[in-house]
Amino acid sequence: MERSLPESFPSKRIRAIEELIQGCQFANELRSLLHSSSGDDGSAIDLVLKILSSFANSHTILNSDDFDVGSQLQPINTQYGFNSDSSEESCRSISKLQDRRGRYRRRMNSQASTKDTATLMDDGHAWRKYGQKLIINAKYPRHYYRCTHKREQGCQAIKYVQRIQEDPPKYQTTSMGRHTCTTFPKAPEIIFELSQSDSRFPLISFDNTIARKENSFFSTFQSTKQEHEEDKPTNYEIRISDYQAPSYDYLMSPGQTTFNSFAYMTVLSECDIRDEGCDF
DNA sequence: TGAATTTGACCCAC
DNA sequence: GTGGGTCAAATTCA
Repeated sequence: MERSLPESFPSKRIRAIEELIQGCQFANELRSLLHSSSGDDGSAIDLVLKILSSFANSHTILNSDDFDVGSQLQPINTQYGFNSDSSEESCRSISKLQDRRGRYRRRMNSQASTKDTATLMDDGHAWRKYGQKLIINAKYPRHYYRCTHKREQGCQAIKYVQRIQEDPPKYQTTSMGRHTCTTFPKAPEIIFELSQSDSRFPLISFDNTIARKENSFFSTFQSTKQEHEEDKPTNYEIRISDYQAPSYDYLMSPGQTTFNSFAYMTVLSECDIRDEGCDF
């Protein structure tokens, strides 16, 4: 049985809990990285577990005054656990505590990043649309997406996509929150062709079986649930022939006219692209 | 039939 | 009070 926060729960406290949740998720990410990289860095993993324990302690203290979470939270050392298997569950427990059905929390957009692109492009993650809204003084509606893995993995990543220009088409994508999910989807088949509209920019089509709906220019952008978690590639090296993802089109830079015939390519995550200043 | 999308209502920051 | 972000029931799709 889930508990929810009382109406009177102070918003600052809720924010503090949110921060704890995020920190908790980051620590879990770090733990996963440590596990996958060195494989035997016990002291570093111990440190991560201590961090997780601090989050748990802070959370309990925050709740101790006017909200009895004792019935839900067990004693710190057992509830949040000092073993690697239970730490992710610990974060989820905290998330559940502040997840409130029928009541949403508006995010601060201080960490939002906005990109204007000529095409709608895949960032490698699975998104689920949760809303659409007409915006004042905007010609086109804004589309709201959250990570498909929000529920099962508590991933907080969301993005808003809005067409801002008709001809040439221009889309504005605002991303908020980091992906804390561990799922990396497969890529689609790649069909390489010249763009009819501009031969200087070869068009790469990521084709698959997802039908494009008529009268919906966002249809090719909407992701469907990805269910290939167990065989996700490492180091983002993805075999093209195995790629299965929604259909997207990309434009290549002028001069880049052919693919290496090897059926491998390295795909940069959105973060990598941003870090390297690559601007689509 | 389960999952994704649509859409109207609700809620909150400004 | 208003605009925009989110929720969730209804609808659509595969």
